[in-house]
Amino acid sequence: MATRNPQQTRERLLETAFQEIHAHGFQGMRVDEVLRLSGLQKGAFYHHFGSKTELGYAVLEEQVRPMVESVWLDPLAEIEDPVRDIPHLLDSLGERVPLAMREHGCPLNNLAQEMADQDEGFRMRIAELFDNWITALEELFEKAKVKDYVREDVDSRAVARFVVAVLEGCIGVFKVDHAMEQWTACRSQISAYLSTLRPAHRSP
Amino acid sequence: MATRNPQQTRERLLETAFQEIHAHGFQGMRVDEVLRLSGLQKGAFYHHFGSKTELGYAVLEEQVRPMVESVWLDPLAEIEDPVRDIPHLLDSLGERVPLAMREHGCPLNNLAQEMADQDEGFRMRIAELFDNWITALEELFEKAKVKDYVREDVDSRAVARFVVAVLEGCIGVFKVDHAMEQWTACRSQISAYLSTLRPAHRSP
DNA sequence: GATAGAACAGACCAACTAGTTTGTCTATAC
DNA sequence: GTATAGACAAACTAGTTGGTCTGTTCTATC
Repeated sequence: MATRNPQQTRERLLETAFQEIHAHGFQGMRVDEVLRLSGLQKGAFYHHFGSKTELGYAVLEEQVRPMVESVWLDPLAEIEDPVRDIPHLLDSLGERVPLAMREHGCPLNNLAQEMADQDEGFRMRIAELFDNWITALEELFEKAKVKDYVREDVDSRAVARFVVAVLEGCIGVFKVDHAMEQWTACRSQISAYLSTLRPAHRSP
Repeated sequence: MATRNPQQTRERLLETAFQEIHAHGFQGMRVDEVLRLSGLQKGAFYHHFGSKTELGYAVLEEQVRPMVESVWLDPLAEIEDPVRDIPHLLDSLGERVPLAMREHGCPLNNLAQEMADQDEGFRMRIAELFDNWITALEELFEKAKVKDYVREDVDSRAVARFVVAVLEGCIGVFKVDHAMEQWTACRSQISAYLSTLRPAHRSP
């Protein structure tokens, strides 16, 4: 930390806060602890962020959002047939996500369950992230219709909502259970579910 | 509150604490606020409970547990054909659960996501409740096999795990979204999923 | 190289929070 | 009736927490 670097200071605060929020929740995250871990002082913190809540918003926008995008959104670009490839995506998930995800669950879902009914600012931002995710899946299924991977009469948005719910729900139960069985069960059953979307004439 | 009644006092503390935990999470619940709302004093609280954490355990065992049982477990007793009746169960859910459930989500899942990785005592108790739920569903599908409502080769436990994950996930997304669409989507898609469990010779 | 504002350091504070202590009242057993 | 332990009331405490304030240092600009 030879010279001053406000951008890097801000980033350090954001990254440390993200880890602390992920580990203890937003309410459980302590400003003092973030400062201690990042080796900074109160002055730096309240220079870059107006309050603890504003830091939370910034973490959501600048840490959770790109994480959701890289883990859940970006991989969708390489999928052609969702019925076949979404289960594969889940298989590779273990290698693609950091270890903290397995212990503390999905940062987005954690914040959603903790803060959605506590703070409207959180709720709105979280809702947007969920909507981005759902919409991305929806578009995937719409494209799959064109290529006849999926029936024409499928409600793509309903399917997308369902898939998101399944994933968050499964991660949530896994957080309590820590049984690989929960994960494999989710994978096999979502595979069975997705096959219901196939056109009748197509082989499963 | 004319005369003394320790059982009633304890119950009052538990009920108030349950509401506060449901509304603000366990970490967000304040002992002082529970006392204020229940019209009691510190003496009463620490006479009945050793600490805030022990109160949390008691709420889980004596408030959340019976609530999970009455909402999710007991209705299963009346189900004969899960493929047909589980969607019906979801339809009637809106009438069967209190209003607070829609605003604050599922108390069990809230505590699970907040506390499972924070406190082993919470994690164990929550895991047991989830396991009871999963096992009850598992037995339902096993019985359905006998009556040929469900294929013999179905992995009942995997299906049960999946159903629980779907429900908690859907409630979780709904908590953020507040769109009835999320609920109807979940209902229609779980219906489609369950139909994959049917024996081949049986009409859907 | 003067200067103005940004980028901090660090002491300080008021409010809050779980938990303690001391004392009082009440029911019950004898 | 009296002893005893349970069931509280209420003041108190030590530690924590988010946030403020003052002052100092760096840095870009002219």
